[in-house]
Amino acid sequence: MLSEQEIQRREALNRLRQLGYEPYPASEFSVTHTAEEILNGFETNPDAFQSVRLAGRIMSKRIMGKAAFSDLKDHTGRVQLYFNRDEICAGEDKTAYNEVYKKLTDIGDFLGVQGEVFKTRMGEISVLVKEFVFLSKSLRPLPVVKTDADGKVYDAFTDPEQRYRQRYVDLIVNPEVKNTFVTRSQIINSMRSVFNEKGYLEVETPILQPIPGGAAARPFITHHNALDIPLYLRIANELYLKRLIVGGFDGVYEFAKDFRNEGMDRTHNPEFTVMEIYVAYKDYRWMMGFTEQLLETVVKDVNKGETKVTVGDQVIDFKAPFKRVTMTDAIKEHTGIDITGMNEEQLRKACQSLGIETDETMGKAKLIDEIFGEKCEKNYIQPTFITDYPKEMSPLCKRHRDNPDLTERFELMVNGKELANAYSELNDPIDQRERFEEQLALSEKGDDEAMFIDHDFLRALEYGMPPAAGLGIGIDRLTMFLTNNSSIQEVLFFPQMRPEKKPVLPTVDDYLALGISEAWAEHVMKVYPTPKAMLELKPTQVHQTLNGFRKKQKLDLPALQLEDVSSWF
RNA sequence: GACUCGAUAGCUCAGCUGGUAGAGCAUAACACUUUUAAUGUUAGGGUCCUGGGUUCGAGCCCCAGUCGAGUCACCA
Repeated sequence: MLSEQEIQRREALNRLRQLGYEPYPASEFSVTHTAEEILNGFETNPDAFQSVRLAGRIMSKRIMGKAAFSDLKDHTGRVQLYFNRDEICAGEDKTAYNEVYKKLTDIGDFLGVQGEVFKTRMGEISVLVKEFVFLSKSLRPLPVVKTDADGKVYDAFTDPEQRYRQRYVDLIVNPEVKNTFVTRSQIINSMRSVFNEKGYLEVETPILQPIPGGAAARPFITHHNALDIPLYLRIANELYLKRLIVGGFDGVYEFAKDFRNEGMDRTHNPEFTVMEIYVAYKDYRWMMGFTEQLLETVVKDVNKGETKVTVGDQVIDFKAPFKRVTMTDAIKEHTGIDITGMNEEQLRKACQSLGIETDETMGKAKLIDEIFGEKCEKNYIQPTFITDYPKEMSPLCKRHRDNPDLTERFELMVNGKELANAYSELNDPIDQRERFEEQLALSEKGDDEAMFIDHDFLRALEYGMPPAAGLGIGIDRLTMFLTNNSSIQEVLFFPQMRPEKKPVLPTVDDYLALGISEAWAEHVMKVYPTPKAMLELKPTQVHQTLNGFRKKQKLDLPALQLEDVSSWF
């Protein structure tokens, strides 16, 4: 069902064609200026704007008799158009103004205009339109958001569901939304140029993987028909990037979409973007320095040279160097408990004393992780490196040079959340095999996120991988920080949503499908709004009701026979 | 998964004890030659998310469901 406004727009479309205006022309419309160029350049050099051509979407109309104003929005901003009847219609025929502009042009239509820039009595730089053409007619009304002189916004399009489901509408009417995505793109560009300057190589690795490795998470499963094998959407790309280090690259990085089949909320989307980088002959200490420099550079690039960023009610300073705290010290500081040397049983007790729920499937690593996640994580607002994680939590990470129970790992915590994760990569193939086997044991214990054993990865390590440092940064989270958004949905163009369910209204075809004649179908539909409503009744009753309807409405149709009606059931 | 809140016109939202469904913007018509949330007059526009129940009568009350938001849990 079309709404009244949609019908009117379709009628306007037909009328335009009647008048010889093509609403969807094929040819290019060449543009000489953007809205931004006009607004910025006119004051200093008015002569350069005697004749301009620009294109964009009509966002408002204000008509006053023979004169009218519209806002035209292009990719750079909005500029006001001034339509004057006698400027547009040189001769006697005033159709172009009176009908085409005033009646047939709607908010949302794309127009191309040619005209002259001037300043109105109110002092607004505007384009006096001499000619205009349709570039694309809009058939659905846009939400109209208005802003008054004080910057107060009226009738904002704010419903998150509609904004995410119809991001295109969100982008049209909520200009600040665009900035978030521009920043996101700048973040990635800035990182990429840091890496490229160092000579590291941007690479691509498989998204469809026979063994989903490199992280602890549940994967999505799919199936390859020709090979008749299951394939998994990657949960990480770590093992592939390390194979490339084995292959002899000095530094490789990838901006990777990963997929995890887990819950969704305002910080988790089933697909998300991670930047991972691996650099040969480095360790995690070098990587800490590299990470803080990288982030300081990125933040300055997108934040006008400033290192301070406002996130909610916090101000976070990304100026290097960042604080460094070992995980053991962090737990000691926030719980008073020293977990050094504790076994699984002792850790379980420690959890109980802290009021943390545990279960039998949890190994040492999970228990420690629980304590940290529950009691410590939220305290690190300013960028802080948490270092030296227990071995069991980090099956791909090299043992700590000073303590074999720990690993050379750090996570960067910002605003109480993990932003980055890095290791001195484990390159001892025998140790790596043992770690995988421990994971297998965990998996048998019921941990459905424990890692699979990737034999090809082990084979690669057996050929020899140089020592290397690896780093992963959550691009979505970083973007959330740098655009001051508290939900991941705001930094993804198209966040995952439950499918839209359209109420399925019965059509005439549904009635025809039952074998009802074409002549009768539309009338049956009036009596029984759904086929189901009819089929629940007895054929005899339906037969009588319909013939009664025929008589009452004086339908020029032969009366129904009971056999006809029965055949529908 | 638990709890709380929400779903009414194209958009943002009202809706009295349960008694003919409202406003602003948008739309249509008329007026108006520099407006800017343009203005003035008039008009049209609704399966009140879905399905049941209570009732003479449900947008409102009750039950179930769908979708969304928030909080928590889960999830590196």
